[in-house]
Amino acid sequence: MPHSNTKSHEIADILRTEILRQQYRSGERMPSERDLASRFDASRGAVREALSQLEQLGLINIQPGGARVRDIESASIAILGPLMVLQDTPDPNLVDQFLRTFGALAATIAREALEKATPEQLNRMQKMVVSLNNYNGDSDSKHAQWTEFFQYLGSVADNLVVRLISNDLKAQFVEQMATLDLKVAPARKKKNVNQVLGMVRQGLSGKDAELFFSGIQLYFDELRFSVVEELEARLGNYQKKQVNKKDIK
Amino acid sequence: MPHSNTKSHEIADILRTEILRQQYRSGERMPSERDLASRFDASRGAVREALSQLEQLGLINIQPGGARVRDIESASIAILGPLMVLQDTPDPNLVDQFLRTFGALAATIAREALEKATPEQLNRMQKMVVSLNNYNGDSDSKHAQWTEFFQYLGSVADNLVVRLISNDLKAQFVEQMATLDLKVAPARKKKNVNQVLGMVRQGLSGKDAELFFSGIQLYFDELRFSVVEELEARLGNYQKKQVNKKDIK
DNA sequence: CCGACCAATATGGTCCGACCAATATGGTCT
DNA sequence: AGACCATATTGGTCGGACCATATTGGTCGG
Repeated sequence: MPHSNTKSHEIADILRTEILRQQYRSGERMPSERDLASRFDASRGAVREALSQLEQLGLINIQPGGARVRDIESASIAILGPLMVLQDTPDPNLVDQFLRTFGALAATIAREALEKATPEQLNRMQKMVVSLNNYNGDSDSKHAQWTEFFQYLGSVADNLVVRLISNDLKAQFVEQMATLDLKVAPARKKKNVNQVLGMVRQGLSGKDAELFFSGIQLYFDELRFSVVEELEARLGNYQKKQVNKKDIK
Repeated sequence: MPHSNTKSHEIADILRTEILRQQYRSGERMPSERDLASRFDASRGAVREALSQLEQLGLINIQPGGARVRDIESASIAILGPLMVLQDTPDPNLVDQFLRTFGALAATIAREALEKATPEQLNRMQKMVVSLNNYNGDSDSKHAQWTEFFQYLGSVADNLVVRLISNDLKAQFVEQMATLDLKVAPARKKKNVNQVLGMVRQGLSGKDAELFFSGIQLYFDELRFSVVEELEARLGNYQKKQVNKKDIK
């Protein structure tokens, strides 16, 4: 829980949500610190700390004369979590992009892990995959096993960059995913699951990094398809919110 | 550019660097706000704003009783830029991880772009690749062409998640890469470059997302090999002159 | 009517001093 | 040695104040 119960964080949370909801036009000035202090019944110091956090998120530019709202596209990833939980049902398009990205990172980690793995580590990976192959438990435990597998791959690969990215990505999102969409995953065709497991197993046994890589990638593709499908069904409409912003900076 | 000349930002910069240099042991308390204010000849308010930024970066935990330094592994990606420029020559291992990650994201973008591309966009991509194939200019213009190509792919894919990540990754790093290591890229064997271009071209013409994907991936693998090789060579030379540099780990 | 110039105002940046609640510290007691 | 407690320390917040700069709005001259 990022909530620290401090007033400045509460103010930052509220303002962040308002900005993400586009309640302030991009480029326009935000209310002055004194006005905000008055609105939240707080001191200027507390408001300034809140604005300082928003600036760190890349949401606003603070300058003498007024703080201006930046384009969301130029913000930091740290806003992704809050952005996902704006609505009760996340935007399928955003979830699609998220899972593409997360899958790509996971596959990279897998490749790197396979390259660096010692024989002992390789052995443990294979055991974990075998455990995944056994259709023993419910979907929850299955998901837990996969998570454990990925965590182990991450520890073997030891890629700081991906770890840092994951810190921001997983934060508020994966949990929500777990509570919302886990039920969807097992609904996928068993054939595809077996294909994934086969590629992963063969990739491991043969130390074929490319095959292993493709297997993990396929896993996330399958997950992505099912999750997005389910989300769109929940939203009930086939509206594809294509935000037509085609600007090259 | 990110420098705002404000005192709180200066303080934050200094403290951030000190934390990244491990001058404060993880888990230990930082100096009190009053002490820091005294040290920087600033007010508590300015120091608090600085600490608030560091907290947003995931570098410290602020609690009544004292602010504690967190483990760097649990920080935000936003520290990657500052982390790379700590030494004049970046850590090759970190650069390797960075290029792995960046390449994975670029390849994903490429795949997504190819999936979503309209015939016109596809046509333009092919033209850009043809332009890349012509060995007309120096390495700088070559790099600029590749950058332009990736930017276009990004605009076609329109993946907000990757865009946000790139904001944090590119920030202070790519520039440094460009100034430091660009000369390395063309030194790679021409055969590999041709192979990359061939895969990209065929992937585009045949709308083969996997081939296109692999081509981009290969491009970054080649780039990674050459850059890391060069960096390690430089470090080898550098260590001959300065021996008093003792790093952690 | 319009543009350039200028003064009044608003805003952020910083500082000081103060108070409170939560935490950490160090000593005491068992 | 461990549990317990009083005190000092620390962060969280407040209010007021001053400065330099940016914005605003009006004035003046063309």
